[in-house]
Order: sequence, then C-alpha cells, then structure tokens
Amino acid sequence: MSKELAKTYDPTGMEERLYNKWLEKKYFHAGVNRDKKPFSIVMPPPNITGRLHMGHALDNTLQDILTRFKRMQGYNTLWQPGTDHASIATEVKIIEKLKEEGIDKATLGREKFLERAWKWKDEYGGIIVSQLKKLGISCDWDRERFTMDKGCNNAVNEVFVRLYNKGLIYKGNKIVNWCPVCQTTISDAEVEYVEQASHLWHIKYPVKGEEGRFLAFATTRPETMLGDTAIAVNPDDDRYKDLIGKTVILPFMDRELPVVADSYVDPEFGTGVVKITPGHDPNDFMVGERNSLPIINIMNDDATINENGGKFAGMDRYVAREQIVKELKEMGLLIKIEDYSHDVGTHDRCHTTVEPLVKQQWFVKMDDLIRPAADAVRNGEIRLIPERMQKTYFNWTDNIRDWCISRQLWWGHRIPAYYCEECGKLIVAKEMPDKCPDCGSERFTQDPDSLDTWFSSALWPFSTLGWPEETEELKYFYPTSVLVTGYDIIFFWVIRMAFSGYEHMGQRPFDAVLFHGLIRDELGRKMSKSLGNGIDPLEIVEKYGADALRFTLVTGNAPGNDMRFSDQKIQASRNFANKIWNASRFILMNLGEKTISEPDRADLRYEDKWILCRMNETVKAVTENMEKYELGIAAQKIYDFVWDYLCDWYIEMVKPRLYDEAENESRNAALWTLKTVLCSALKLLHPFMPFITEEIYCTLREETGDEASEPSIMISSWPVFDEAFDYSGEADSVDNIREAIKGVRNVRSEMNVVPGRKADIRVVSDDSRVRDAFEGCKSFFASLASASKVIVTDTKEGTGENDVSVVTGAATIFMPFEDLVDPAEERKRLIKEKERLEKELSRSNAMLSNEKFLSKAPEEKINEEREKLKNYEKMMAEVCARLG
RNA sequence: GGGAUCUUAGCUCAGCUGGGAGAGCAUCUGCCUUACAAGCAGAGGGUCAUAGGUUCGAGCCCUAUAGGUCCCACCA
Repeated sequence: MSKELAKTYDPTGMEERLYNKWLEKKYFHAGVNRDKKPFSIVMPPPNITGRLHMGHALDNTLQDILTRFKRMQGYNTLWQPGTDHASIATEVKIIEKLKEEGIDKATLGREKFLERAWKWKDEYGGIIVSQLKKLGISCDWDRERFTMDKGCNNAVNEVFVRLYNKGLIYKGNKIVNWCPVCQTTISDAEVEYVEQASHLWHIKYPVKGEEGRFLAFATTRPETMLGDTAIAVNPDDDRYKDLIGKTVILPFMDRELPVVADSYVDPEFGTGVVKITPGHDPNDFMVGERNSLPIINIMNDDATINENGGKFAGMDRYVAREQIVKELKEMGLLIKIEDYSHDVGTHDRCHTTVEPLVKQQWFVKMDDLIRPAADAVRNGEIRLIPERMQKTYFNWTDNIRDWCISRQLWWGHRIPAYYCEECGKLIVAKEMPDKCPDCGSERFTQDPDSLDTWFSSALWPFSTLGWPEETEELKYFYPTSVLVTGYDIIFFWVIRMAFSGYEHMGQRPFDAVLFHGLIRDELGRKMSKSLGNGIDPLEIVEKYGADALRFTLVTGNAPGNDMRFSDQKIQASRNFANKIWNASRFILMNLGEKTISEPDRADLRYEDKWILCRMNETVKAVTENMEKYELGIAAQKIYDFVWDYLCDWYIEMVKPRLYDEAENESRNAALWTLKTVLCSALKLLHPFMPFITEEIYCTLREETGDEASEPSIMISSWPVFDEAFDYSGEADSVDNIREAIKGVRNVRSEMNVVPGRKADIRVVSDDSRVRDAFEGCKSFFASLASASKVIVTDTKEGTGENDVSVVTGAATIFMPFEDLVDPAEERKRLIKEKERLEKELSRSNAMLSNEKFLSKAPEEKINEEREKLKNYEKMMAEVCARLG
C-alpha cells in the first residue's frame, strides 16, 4: 500500500499546497521566448467590487483548461490577469459606504473622494483575486494589471487623443440616457428594457383660432408635455392635412405648438397624432432636428421638474404626472385612460427608469470604426464560437450608434480635455497644456467627466501588453489566441475590443472568441441576489474541491449554452475524482518498490494492446476536441475512458496476472501498461482537474523513482498519438471477448445464478483468430466470466445436450447447465433471443433487398450489412438448434 | 415587430460532416469480489415536440405549427 495516498479522495489542504508550489516554481509565468509558439489569453477583468460567482468560476475554468492544454502542448502560454475599476459600480459602493459614515459625496470633494476610492480598492480590490486562486487557475499573476493603473491610463489618454485628432471623438449636444439616481449618462448598451404595466393617456389640445376644435393624441408620459414644442402628423394623413402649419395651444404653458408633418408618425396608431418633446424622447429629438424645433429641458438631474415646468416646478416626475393628469381632467382635456403595457428603459445597475434628455457629452463616432470589426467576423478572421453568435454580433455592428463615453462620475479615467480659463479654448492632450495657444493663459480646467468603464476595457488586449510602447510582449503575444467570455457581454466588450484592436493595432485582438452561457440554479433560474438562489463557488470548492467544481462546469455542456448547476452533478464529478484516486492507489500499490522497465513488445498481451490502443485513440480524439474548443465533449471522453475502459475493464482484466507471482514477465508488462496508461490519462485530465492529477502524478514519480519525467504534470508534455500503440486488430479481438463476457454475465444474471457459482465454459468458433484471442485472454476471461475452466475449440463436440449457450458474433459460449441452474429459464431465454433475432433478420433482409439501397448506399455500408445478416443467420441457426 | 435558441429515457443534458438512439442521476435485481459502497455486475425505460418535405436512409437537412427561454427594436 502506498504511503502517500489516503484511502479516499480528500482535496482538503491538497489544493492550496499544490497551488503554492506552482506559484513558487513560477510555472505560470510567461516571458517572451522566440523559440516557442505563443499562446495568449487576456482574462476578462473581474470588477474590484465583485465577489466570485459561478460565472467567474466557469469563465476562468475554461481559460485555465485552454491555457494548461496549450502549455503542455509546448506553447509559450501567457494568461494575462487583471481587475477592472468598474467605474460606476465602485462609485456607487463608495457612496454607500460614505453615507453610512454620514458623509456626502459632494461635500467631501473630488480629491478626497478619489483618495477614499483608492483606499477602498487597496482594501477590497484583491478579494476577488484571492478567490480566483482557489480555482487553481494558472494565469501569470506577476503580470497582474488594473484597468486604471498607470499603463492603462496612459493607453486610455493616448487613444482618446488619437481618436479626437482624427475627428472620431467629438463633443455633442445630443439626447442621451440619463440615470436620475446615479446622476450620470449611460450608454445605450447599459439600458435594459423592462416590460411595465402602465397607461396610455388620451389627451387633446385646443387648436388655435378654431373654436371648439381639438387635436387628440395618446401618450405614455403625460408629464413630458411641459416640454412639448410641436405636434406631428403624417404628411399623407388626409385627416390632418389642413392643420399642418397651424398651431395648437399647450395647456398650462400657453405655448403655441406648430403642427408639423413627419413621416415618423404612423397614421394607423392611435389617432395618428403625436406630441413632440424633443428634450425628452429620442424619436421626438429626431423629429425636432428635421423640423428645427426648439428643445426644452423640463427636468433637473434628479428627474424633478425644473423651472421650465411652470407651476409644476420642483415636483418629482411621477408626482407631476399625476397632478397634470388630474388637472387635465378638470379642464376637460383628458379623453380617457387605457391600460397599456410597454417596455421602459432602465439603468442596468440600479434599475431606475432612465430619463432621456439632451446634454452635452463626449461621443465616439462609430460608423467608420466598426467596419473592420464587422468585416473581420464576416470573413472569418475572428472566429466566434458557437457560430450563431455572429447574428448577435452583426445585429449590433449593423445598427451601431455613436457611443456616449462621458460619465458624470469621479471614479474612472478622467477625460483628457482641458479648457482655458481665460478664453475657454478646448485642448485635448495627454497632459495638461502649459500655455493656451490662443490667449497665452497658463490656467486650465480639466473636463470634470470621466470615461465609460468599457473605454479602458476595450483596450485590454493590448494595453496590458504595454501599448502604446512597442514592447517585446506586444509584438510576441498580440494578437491574443482566444477570448473566453459570456455571450451577454458581446456588445459591451467584445465588439469594442474588436474595433479598438483594428484601429490602434491594425490587427484583430484575438483569433477566436469562445462564448459560454449562464450558470443557472437547479430549477433553471438565473442566479441572483434578490432570489437568494446563488451558489457560492467557494463553498463548493470547500466541500468538494476545485477539481470537482471545474469538471462539473465543463462536462456535458456545449459552447454558448446555459447550464443548470446541481448538487447531483457536483457529486458525480467528485465521485469521478475518487475513482481516479482509487485506481491510482491500486496501481501504486501494485507497482510497489519494484522497478518497471519497458517490456518487450512480445510480452504485451491482448488486453495490454487493447488498452494501449484505446488510450491512443482517446488521446487523438480528446486533442482534436480540445483544439476545436469542444471542451465538454473532451471531458466526457476522458471520463468514459478512465471509468469504463481503464477501471471497469483493464484493471479487472489484469488482476489475475498481478496476483500470480509466477507470471513475472507478464506482470511487468501489465504494470508498465498500467503506469503508462494512467500517466497519459492523468495528463489528458490535468487541464480539467489540475490538483488531483498533479498529486497523483507526483506521487507516481516519487514512488517509482522516475527521474526522466517532469517534476510537475503541468509542465509535462501533452500525450500524442503513437503509431506503435495502434493495435487495432488485437483491440477488436478483445472487444469481442468483452461482448462474450457481457453475454455470460447477462445470462447468469437473468438465470439468477449466485455470484460465487462458477461454470465450465466452452468457447466454440470456427475462426482460428477468434480462438487464438480467447486462448490469449483465457486468464481474464475466466475470472470475468466466472469460469471454473475455459476450453476453446472449433467443434461443438463435447457440449452437453442442455448446455446454456451465449451466441455472439464471434463465438458461441457453452456452459453446462447444471453448473448454472434451471432448464425452463434457459428455454425462456432462448425463445426471447429467437424473437429478437427474427426482428433483426427481417430488418436486415428488407434492407438488402431494397434495390435503391443497394444502388445508392456506399459499398462499405452494404458489406457491413451483409456481414451482419450472416451473423444473424448463424446465431439464429444456433438458437434454433438449441431449442430443438 | 425582428432575430436566436431549445423541445431526445422519470430528471438534467450529450449526440461532430445524415448510415442501426447515449451519459449522469433516479428506479428495479443481485453483490461489503483483498483500488473504490463516492463502489461492482445486470435490467427496465425513448413513434428524438407536432405535421409535411428532401433522401436508398433523417434526432441531425428544408418548410410550417405549437410551447419554453433569451436578445434586439424609436411605434407615441
């Protein structure tokens, strides 16, 4: 018994010990090495405000699997980690904290606020990083970056200045999404539309100069009427043609509103009349632009009505709404109120209803920038996995609007724009200018706004490699190999990195994007704080180990698909870990102190060749799957190989040889095969389950004193397909024998033969190769088929009249029935077998008499079918003979 | 309104370019066999959502329908 491995698998303590070892040895560190091919991934930087959740666990597990795989394949792998300053999320957190202390953000002041923010970052920003480490991820922590560190800030300023100088960043007075709670603008991507039950208010305004005539329309937001500057109708709508050019009177404000014609108005909807509020509705804003309408802003930043709202000034927008409706009713201008359900834009962070309003903000002009990014996906330069994500991608690139990048926040990259305090001249520069070129003043004020968080994230693939400096790393590792992220982040991040890469590097930022889905709870619900159904990955790691968690997250899941997380799944993974643990324990125990030398090929038995061959095939298949990012399939194949082939069959096959002291050469061959196969399996599994595989690998190395192998599995070489192990002939023979064993077991089980009871087995086949195989596999065949004796022969002579038979394609197995039991049971079984064969025969005959099949199907298929038919006929004859 | 995706065993899901339906869990039967009961052996269970079509052959390709999920969109 090995001293090193405990009886059952227990990850406690092991994972941390190994992780520290890897860190100490600097296995994760990647430097430039021109002799090796690079493989690089940038980690989607988690927010410093975040706590590790299942999404992070999945995202990082996938990246780690790819990184470890490629590292073992001999690539020089860089996995670049870092964290995101998460401008608005962090600012909100800090404001909250200040509030607890009774401090107001505004009175604290910008400078002091930022001090607090940095302090907060130092204190809490590292939590998520330490949590990530528990997953065993092998990113290069020596290169850890932060989206607001000096280098990133430099890159941000550089990009801003460049884009500004090219005219791609501009300051504009446009309608933007305003969050009244966060008091900042947000981009279109940050607006989340939520269906809300509301009303449609039907209102009418009196037409000027035409006593008793009104213009009726419907609105979902009556309070915005205070900012109305026109009424619009469709130019082709006969009902209102005569009114175009006239005016109506806006109640409360006594403002005259022109009736304008605009094709935006759908004559079919409602009354075919729309009130136009350019200051508070994106559509109305456009109508306003086309018709040169004035813009009236009726709201303060906190969404209360401002002085432009007349007597409603000071009221909250919803209070004003009620008041206005009430008064309209009293004035007889309210026609009716209908129930109405529609999508309302909310802020994705705080879920406040967004207020569209016109503000002067900074924008990135997208039309030209987006083109190379869209083309790259279109022509396959950037591969999206799964491919269907292209639709989502194009949906955005094809309908792109300018990106509002300024935020009225303090925590973030401050916009590198400066205003001369004397003449007001705007200068965009990386540093505050010395002197105003216009007036010579030396006093400047920096633009108070900061940039959208995603502005810095968009540069992540190259800013982390030192850009704008032309560093060796940048030249070597860029473009990165693959980006791994959730599909929910395509708009925010993937697309913005894509166009930034082309714009600033002249190249794609990554060759491929591997998308994963969301982790849902057992019932398929999204994990959320409000539902309280979140599963903490750290608790899972604590209880079952990181390996089990990682395996659970990838197995049985296809790219881009959501998955449900359940206790059953994690237990299944843990059980798998335990299985490997015990198989390894068994192998180590048998290896003992003996030295194992590579056996002479002649000493390898059928079963050795079988497992080596199947191993070889698994290596090939798994490698192919990994290269195609089919990690779930790869994991499944390793699982099947280890459990089914290695544990359930090979180890059982080999036991008789191991326990037989006389079989010296054969014993050595078996042990060598066990060790070889285990080692390869561990390597295949290592990217998925890094800890347990390392633990076993190292123990194996120490116990067997194998100095030739690497001191750690993570820097060992990935297994490759080996022609020498391609024993497909022997392997197929062993599969035949496995079928025979299964058949015998089946019969015994159906006949309720007690497990300890053995029977003499006579294997009859007229194929000498089959007989040779049975002969060569006699020892394990006997033990696995519970035989007291095995006779392999080409004749039925010697079989008893009432022997129980098992008919397989390759051979017929006879067991004296008194060795087993009950003749009636046997007859029943044979009748059932006959029925089955009849069905198969008719199916096969039908197929082979189908002329179309014969003429159109490929030759091999037809031959295959003929073979089958022959077998069935043989088996049928056999069964009939036995039935008498 | 547009689009994506899903519908396969009781449950959760795999199923690559079309060639006789798979896994895990659950269920039933028998086993504490000296690696593992977190295990071993065996069994039952599916007209692959529905209706058409293409094909010698469809879970897979095409069309339509139903239901679920999600994304996008300026209908007041």
